[in-house]
Amino acid sequence: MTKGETMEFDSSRPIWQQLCEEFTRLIVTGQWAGGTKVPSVRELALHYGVNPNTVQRACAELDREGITISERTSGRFVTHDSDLLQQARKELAHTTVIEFVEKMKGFNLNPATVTQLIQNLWETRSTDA
Amino acid sequence: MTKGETMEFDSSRPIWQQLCEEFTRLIVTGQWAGGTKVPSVRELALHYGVNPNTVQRACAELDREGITISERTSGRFVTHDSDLLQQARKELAHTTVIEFVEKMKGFNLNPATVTQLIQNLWETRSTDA
Amino acid sequence: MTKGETMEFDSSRPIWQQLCEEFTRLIVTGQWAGGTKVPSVRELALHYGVNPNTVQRACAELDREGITISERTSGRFVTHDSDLLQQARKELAHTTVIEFVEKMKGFNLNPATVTQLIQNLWETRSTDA
Amino acid sequence: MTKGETMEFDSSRPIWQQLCEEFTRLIVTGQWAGGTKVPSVRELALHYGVNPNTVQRACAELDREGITISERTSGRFVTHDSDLLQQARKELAHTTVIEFVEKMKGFNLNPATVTQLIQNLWETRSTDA
DNA sequence: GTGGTCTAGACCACT
DNA sequence: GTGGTCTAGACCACC
Repeated sequence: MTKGETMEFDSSRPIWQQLCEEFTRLIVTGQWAGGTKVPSVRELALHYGVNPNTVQRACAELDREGITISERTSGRFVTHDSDLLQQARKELAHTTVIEFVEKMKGFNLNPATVTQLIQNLWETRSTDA
Repeated sequence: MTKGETMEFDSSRPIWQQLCEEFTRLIVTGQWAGGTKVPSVRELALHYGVNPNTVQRACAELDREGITISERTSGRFVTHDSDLLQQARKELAHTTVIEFVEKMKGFNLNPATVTQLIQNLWETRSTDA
Repeated sequence: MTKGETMEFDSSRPIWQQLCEEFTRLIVTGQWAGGTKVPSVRELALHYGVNPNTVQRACAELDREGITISERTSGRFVTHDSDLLQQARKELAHTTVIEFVEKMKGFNLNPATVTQLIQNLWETRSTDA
Repeated sequence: MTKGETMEFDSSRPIWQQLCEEFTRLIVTGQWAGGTKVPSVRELALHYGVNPNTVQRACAELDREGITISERTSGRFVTHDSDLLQQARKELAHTTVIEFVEKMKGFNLNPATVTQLIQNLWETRSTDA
């Protein structure tokens, strides 16, 4: 359980879908590492302040995608299949980049400028940290 | 008034602050063009489903920053000062890029890959649109 | 009638006294010049939003001091006696300076600094104007 | 809370602005010393006979200027930054002197006379006190 | 108890 | 109609 604050849900979309994205995010960013155990449905439901059924539905979706595997007795685990994780990561990155590009277009910035900005900020904050 | 749906507010931060950001976004993206009249406090309050005082507070902040100018009787206007607008746009872009870079780092992507992704998506969606 | 806005009265002191000071101020600053006619009690009462009796009492006090002279048929006039006006001016200046000195002491400033400040501002604003 | 009587507000200007000036005055004159706790919003509201929100608005402005610092749970404190306090004091003194100079000009007095008056009164009242 | 936020509703000045 | 101000009263988070 890494987040201290309860998450904000967008009321216009199903909560289970948003949980799905949240869990995927935690997995592809390595906060839920490959092969490790996922918190129990009950724990997750408590933490996010939602009904266990809602969490269950999200987890089932992840199982369906193969990103997690539910083992009846010992719990649910993140897959070891690094290709699959890699793919999920790419998908999420793709979506994120699309959103970002749209925003940048809204600012009337061109790709070259944006690229330059990214280079600078990446360096700066890396050396800062 | 371009949005048909009411905005979602993050309950963890003051609404007036989020309105500030929203208005700034509308201005720097040119949806509220320089020199044009901003919707009245009452209209905005109605549209976003908040109290006029809350809108007023946000608008006062924009006034303070010089991005808008309030004329007592005729309404509130976006500044003509394009330098100021330019600066605000840069600030917002900067913040957006920082957020984006942090996300990409979370995905363990390197600048080159990200840049490549952006190039591809920018082209694709440009020809799409 | 030189002031466009109605005056603010300090509720802790009699209004007629405050009117007295106001009229004296107008006379010693030359806004009501020596020898000229003072507005009628009725006009003054209307302008300051007070009862004519209150204005009358203030005017009577000025008459008593000799600063104004009431001529039954033609109205009330500011005295021609420049010595008297000079004296009134000095009194008012004296009071004003006392208040000012107290404030400056509150700021922990010494006379030399204050004098210097005055010299600078006097020059500056004279050449500005 | 040093004043026993409630303050008089000039109805032509916002109360929160006048409170701002009052508080600044109390701070720069050392009645609210650097680093000490400022009375609570509720106390101030009670004392000045205004709504807590109005006091809050004034205090927020002082926070914004850095003259005070608000700590969520323990209260609001005057900054320790003596440079900032010094600067605020200079600003207020400057404004006060400008007002004074304008009045003196209205009395047709010259700088030399005014300076002389100040010297005399300063000495007199110092030995009095 | 502290500061902070938000709402509802009123009033004002200006045109 | 506009923006601006003020009040009254409520709620929250923090400790």
